[in-house]
Amino acid sequence: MTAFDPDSSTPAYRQIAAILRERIADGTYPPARMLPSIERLRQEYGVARNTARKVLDTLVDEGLAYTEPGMGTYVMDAEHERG
Amino acid sequence: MTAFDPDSSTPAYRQIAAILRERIADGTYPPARMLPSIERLRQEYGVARNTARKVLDTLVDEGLAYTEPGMGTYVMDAEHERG
DNA sequence: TTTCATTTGTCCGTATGTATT
DNA sequence: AAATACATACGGACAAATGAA
Repeated sequence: MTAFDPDSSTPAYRQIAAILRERIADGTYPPARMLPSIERLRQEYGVARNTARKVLDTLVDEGLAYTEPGMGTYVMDAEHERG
Repeated sequence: MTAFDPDSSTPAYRQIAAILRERIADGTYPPARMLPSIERLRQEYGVARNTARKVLDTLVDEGLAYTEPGMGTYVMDAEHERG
């Protein structure tokens, strides 16, 4: 289990991304499940919008999630797999 | 030749990224050449630091460039090719 | 060693636009 | 129309890395 520590030398956005990555891997967030929104992450971890944003961007860049504008960011699934 | 138009519906960071992408492709910026710094892009296109930043991030994400912290962002070359 | 300038890294706050429900 | 959620962009601040003087 990974915990968030705002005083760690590891950047906040990487810590939070690691936590979500872990939950995707263990099935807490299964494929096609919507991940916490930017606003939700902001509230939960006390970070700025831009920081929460970067968390989701990171996961999308890694191919672990995809974004539907106006909808949310979801765990990657077979229907959205990218080549 | 692509020009930058701040009033275009195409986001500024994408327009500028397209310009740099073009210059990488045509050899204006050859492999291992340092790309314009964030500050340089800011001055040249009149955009905010974060916007200029996103331009370089985009090219790095695409594998067209790589960053050396404290040094600059360079055009991808054989020595830095990623698998 | 120290200092300085340059450049990237992270983070905050705010504003506005676009898309979907 | 309203609520939710992402997209873009501005501004500012401070830290860390590097290289040069």
